[in-house]
Amino acid sequence: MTCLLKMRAMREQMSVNERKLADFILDNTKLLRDYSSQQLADAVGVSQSSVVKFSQKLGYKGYPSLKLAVYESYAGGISSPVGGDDAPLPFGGANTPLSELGQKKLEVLENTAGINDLEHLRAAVKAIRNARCIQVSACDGSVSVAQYLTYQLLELGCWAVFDQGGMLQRSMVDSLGEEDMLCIICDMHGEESLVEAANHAREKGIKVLSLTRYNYNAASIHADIRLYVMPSEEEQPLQRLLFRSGQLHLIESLVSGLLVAEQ
Amino acid sequence: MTCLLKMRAMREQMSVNERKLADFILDNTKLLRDYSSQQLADAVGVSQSSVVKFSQKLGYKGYPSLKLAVYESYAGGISSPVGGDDAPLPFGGANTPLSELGQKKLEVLENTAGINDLEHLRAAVKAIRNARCIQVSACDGSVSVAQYLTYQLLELGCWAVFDQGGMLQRSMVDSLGEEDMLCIICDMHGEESLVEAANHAREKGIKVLSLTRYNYNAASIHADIRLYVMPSEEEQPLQRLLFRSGQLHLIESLVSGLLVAEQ
DNA sequence: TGGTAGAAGAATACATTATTCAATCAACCA
DNA sequence: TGGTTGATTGAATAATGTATTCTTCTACCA
Repeated sequence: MTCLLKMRAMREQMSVNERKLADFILDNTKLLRDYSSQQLADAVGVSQSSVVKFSQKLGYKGYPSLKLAVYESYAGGISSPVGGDDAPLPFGGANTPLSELGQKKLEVLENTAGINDLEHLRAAVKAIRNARCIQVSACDGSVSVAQYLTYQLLELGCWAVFDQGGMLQRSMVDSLGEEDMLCIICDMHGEESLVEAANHAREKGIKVLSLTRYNYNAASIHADIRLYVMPSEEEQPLQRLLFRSGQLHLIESLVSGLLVAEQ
Repeated sequence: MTCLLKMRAMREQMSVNERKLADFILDNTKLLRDYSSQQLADAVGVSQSSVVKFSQKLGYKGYPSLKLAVYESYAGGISSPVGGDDAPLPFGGANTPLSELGQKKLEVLENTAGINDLEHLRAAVKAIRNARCIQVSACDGSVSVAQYLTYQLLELGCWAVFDQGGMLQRSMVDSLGEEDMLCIICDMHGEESLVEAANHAREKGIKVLSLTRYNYNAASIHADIRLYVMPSEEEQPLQRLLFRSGQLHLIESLVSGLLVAEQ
C-alpha cells in the first residue's frame, strides 16, 4: 500500500501537473499495468518527461520502478481468499450479479454451440455466400439481433435487407427469386408472423434459414437450414438477455465462417 | 499461478535453451523482478533474443509481459496442488463443446470482464438510469454495436438516440443538457471523430460514458466513465469479430445491471 | 526592473525490447 | 551418403521506451 498512500499523502504539496498524475493513478491504478510513460503522459495531458520526473520525485529510480511499486501496492490490497481461485476468475471476479451473468451466459453459449451441427453451420454459411439477396425477418423480440446480423452481412458485402416493421414482409418475399434467401430470427415468442413468410418463400423455391429457440418452434419447421439457441432456465428478463447472447453467438459463428470462406 | 505452472507443464517439450530459461525462472522467480531481458539472458547464458522468443512462445506479447505474468503468478502465493488443476493448455484441445472461435471468444470475454472494475460498471448503470436522454455515437467499425445498444436501451425505457452517420454529432450534442448523457463507442480505429464530441459534451457538463479498447484510446481520455474491451491478439478480420463480442458483453452487463436496478 | 527558483515541455541521448536474417543442427528419407 | 526440411539460435539492427539536458515560461521578491 505504501506507494499509493504516499501519493495520497503528498497530494497537497504537489504542483498542478503532479497532482493530475497522482489523481489519475489513484483513480486508474489497474490501467497503469499496461501504460508506458508516454501513454500515461498522454492520458493525463502532460509531457512524458513530467511523468519521469514525477516518479523520481516520489523516490523511485524512474518510471518503471514507480509502475512496479504501484502495482505491488495495489496487489497488496487484494485479499486472495479461500483457495480455489486458480482458474483465472471466470467472468468478472467476485460473486457479483454481473459475474454471475457471465457464468449463465457461458452456459447458454456452450449449450447452444452443442446443439448445432457443424454441418448445418457450414450449410448456412454456404447458402449466405451464394445468395443474391438476403431478407432478414424477425419477431418483435429479436429486432435488435436481426439488425445486427443485417449490418454484419452488409459489411461482408452480402446484399441484406432487414424488414423493420414487418409491414413489408409479404411484398418483399414476393420480390425475391430463387437465388435469394430469407433468414428468419425468432426468440421465445411471436413466431406466428414469420411462419407465413417462411412458407410462402419456400413455395417459391427460396432458401430459408432459421435461427430460433431449440425444441419445437413453428417457424423453424418451414426452414431449409435450422440453427438453434438453447434457452436458459432463468426467469423472464434475464432469459431474454441470455437468449440474445446465444443468438449473437450463432451470428458470430456465421460471420467467422464467412470470413474464412472469403479467403 | 498459471504462468509458472504452465512453464512447469511445458518443460518437457522445450528445447535446451528454453528449458534452461524455465528452470532459472522457476528457481529464481524473485530475481526476475529487476532483471532486464539482457540480464536474464546473461544469467542463463543465452542470447537476449532467445529470452524474447521464449516469452512469445509461452503466449505473451514479449518479455515485459512474461515478467509481469511471472510476478503476478508468484505474488499469488504458494499453492499446493500437484495434479492437473487447470484448463487444458497447449495441444490437448480436449472436447470442449465450444469451437475454436468459442475458445478465443471466451478468452476475450474473460479478459474484458477482468479489466473493468465493478465500480465503473455500476457507475455506468447509474448514470444511464439517471440520464434524461442518451446520445450514442460510434466510430465506423462500431455502428452495429451502437445500434444494438441503442435498441436495448429503448426497450428498457431509456430515451436513446443513435447518430447513424455522425453528421448530427455536433448539433445533437448541442441540444443535450446537463441531465443528459453521451455514450461513445469505439473499436480499434477511428476514435478521432469522437474526441471532439466528447470534449464538447464534457464542457457542457454532460456525462460521457466511453466504451473503447483497453489501453490507450484517445476517446476514452475525455470520458467520465470508462469501460474497456480487451482486444485479442488475433489477426485482423477475426480480431474485429472478437472485439465486437467483447463490446456486446459489456453491453449485456450494462443491460443486466439496468434490469436488476429496475426492480 | 531585473534577478532567481521552480515547473514544464521539446529535443535528444540512452536503454531496453523486438525482429530479421543467416548460420547451425537434428531429423527424415531416397 | 547427401540432400531437404524445419526448428533453434545468436548477431545485427530496427523499433520502442525511458531518462537527461536545455530552454522557456511564470511567479515571486527585492
